[in-house]
Order: sequence, then C-alpha cells, then structure tokens
Amino acid sequence: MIRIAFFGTPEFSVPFLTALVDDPAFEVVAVVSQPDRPSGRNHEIVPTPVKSVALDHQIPVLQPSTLRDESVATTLRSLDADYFVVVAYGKIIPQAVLDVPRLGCVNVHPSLLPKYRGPSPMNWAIAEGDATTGVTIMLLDAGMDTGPILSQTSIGLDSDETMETLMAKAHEQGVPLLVDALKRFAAGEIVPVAQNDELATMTKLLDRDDGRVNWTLPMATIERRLRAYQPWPGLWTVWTRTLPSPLKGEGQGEVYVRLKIHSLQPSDFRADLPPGTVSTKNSRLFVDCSDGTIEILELQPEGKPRMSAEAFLLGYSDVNGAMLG
RNA sequence: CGCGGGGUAGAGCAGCCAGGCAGCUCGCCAGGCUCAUAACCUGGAGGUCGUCGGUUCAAAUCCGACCCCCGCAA
Repeated sequence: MIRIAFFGTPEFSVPFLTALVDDPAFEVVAVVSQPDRPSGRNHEIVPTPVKSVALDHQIPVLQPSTLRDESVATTLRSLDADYFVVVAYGKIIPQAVLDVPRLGCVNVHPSLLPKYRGPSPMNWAIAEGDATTGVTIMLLDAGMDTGPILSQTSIGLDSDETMETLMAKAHEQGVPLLVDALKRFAAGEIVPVAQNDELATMTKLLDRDDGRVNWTLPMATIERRLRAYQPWPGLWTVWTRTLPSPLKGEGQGEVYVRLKIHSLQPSDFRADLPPGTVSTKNSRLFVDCSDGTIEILELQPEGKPRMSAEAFLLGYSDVNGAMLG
C-alpha cells in the first residue's frame, strides 16, 4: 500500500483526492489544505472543498498557516508517507517539506510543461487561443513548476472552450494519468525527464483588473478572455451614466455602473465608432473595439440579476451612445 | 456584527429624498392600416408596490422588524 499525504485546496483538487481515496493501491493518510477563511456574503468561515471531502472520508486534515515551521515538518515526517501529492494547494512548498516523503512530491500541473508554468495555466491556454494544452505529472523541486516530468498528456481545445469545459477535460484525463504515474514511478518504471528551461513560459495570477475589458483590443482577444476568465474575474466594464434627475443629496448626477458581461459574440455589423462606444439596433446591444463591433448577448448590472441584452435595453435605453471603459 | 445595490403587471425599469390618481418601454390579447416590416394606429387584459407591524385624514413613498435576490470582498 502506497502511503500518500494529499495537498490541495479548491474544487479542482477534489476529483484527484477522491480517486486516490477510492483506489485500493493507495492509502491517503492525511490531507493538507489552506486554512479556512472568511468567505461568502456574511464572511462566514467555510471549510475548503478539499477539507470537506477529507472529513467525509475521516481523513485527518492539517491546515498550517505556513509550511516553514519546524513543528509542521515534524508532523509531516510522522506520517511516514511515500508521496506528497500536490494539486492546487496554493502555497510554495519549501525544500524542508519537499525532502520529507520517501519517493518525492508529485504535482499535477494542467499544462504541457515547460509551457505555462505558474498559477493560471488553463486560463492562459484559452486566452492565447491555443489549439492544445495538457496535463503534466511532475516531481516538485524548489522552483515554480520546474521539476522533472513523470508523465504528460495533451488536451485539444475547442473554439468555444471555457474554463468549465477545460477543467472537466483536465479531470477526465489528468486523474487516471496521476494514478498511473504514482504506481509506475513507485515500481521504478518511470525515469523522470528534466524540463527544457529554454522553452519555459510563465503565467501570472489573475487579478480583478484583468477582467476589465480593454476595448482597444481586437474582437477575438476579448472573446477568448470571456471564456478564459471564468468563473473569476470574468469580464466587466464601467458605464459612466448620467442620471436624468439625480436625487437631491447626490453629486453631479453621474454614477458609475459596473457591467458584468456574461455572453458576447463578434458581429458582422460594423458601427465604426471609437472603441468602447455603445450602439443599439433592433433591441440588440453592440460595443465597438479595435477591429470591429462586438454584440453583447447577456450581461449583469451591479446589484442586479443577469439578463439578456434585450431586457437590459428596455430599462437602460440611455446606454446607447455611451462610452464604456 | 465586513461594505454596498435591489424586490413596483409576464420582462426590464421610473416613481421614494420632498406622503396625495399605479407610470414608462417591451411583451400579451383584440381590432385597424400597409404591396410590405422586429413598422405604424386604436382599444384591452394583466398589480397583495417582497412580508408583517407602526405613524398619518392619506403610505410604493416616512419609521421598525423580518424574508428573498445580487454586486464587492475573501
């Protein structure tokens, strides 16, 4: 029986954990996850998805605030693990911890390493419009996704690929790949292959402002980002709206309305307006960007439910001619 | 006690601050007009104004409590 400690935090990690738990060749002796944090509308403390699953299976859970602590290392050593399996844990693992498991720390990285090292490989593959990406099983070393590769599989990206569909593919292909690699490496059947650092590319962590639409970009880029930036940060833009009759206490009668864009498509219609300018036609909503006109199909004003462009226009007809940004 | 927006006809909204006829755009129904339309005209149906309580001659509007939806944040 191969003894494993599983390091993971978000929903993405869960299918990997459950596969290891369900496989009789493995014994998951502990789960390490990020500390529970305040979340949701009332800032309630909620357990991480990985923690919830671990508790369901009566697996001990560790949630150290840092791994750079001798008492944590001691605890991890006491597990007597063959592998630490790391899937989207969310923190850099220090060398002192990497050295603990007998066979090493195995990481699942959803890209074709050395391409797209770093925290957002799947988002990047979609945003760049790549035809293929993949899942890599690798041994962790001190660098960021720089360790030697155990096994790799490629995934075809469709023209309408979203983070949701891509994550499903990554699970479908990545879970058996991980299980197989763990068994074969333990049996001495895999020789790790070093990455070619000269081919390496990095991805950065997405932040809120990455979701703000730059209307001076081409249509295709904006459309790919819509698919790549789900479920967060999404795509949003700001409408500086002039109110017809402002309340007495309000300022100049101008208010910033944040619009979340849920669905759009490049359009044949060409309004030929400056980038970011809104136009409407037959109850349809268009915004110009650098090389054409995009039709907004579904959107959501801040504080309102998501709605079709047609419904939006019934109540916000003054958006016609506005400049978004 | 994290911050904030919202709930008014089937849909999207205005009206609230400053209490006094339940409104707008669209949809729906009926009729008309047109060679024609996602066009236009006429008429119509459709409402516990989120819920409960309070103030008032009078509450969608002011006050209190509660329910629900959403954005931020994480």
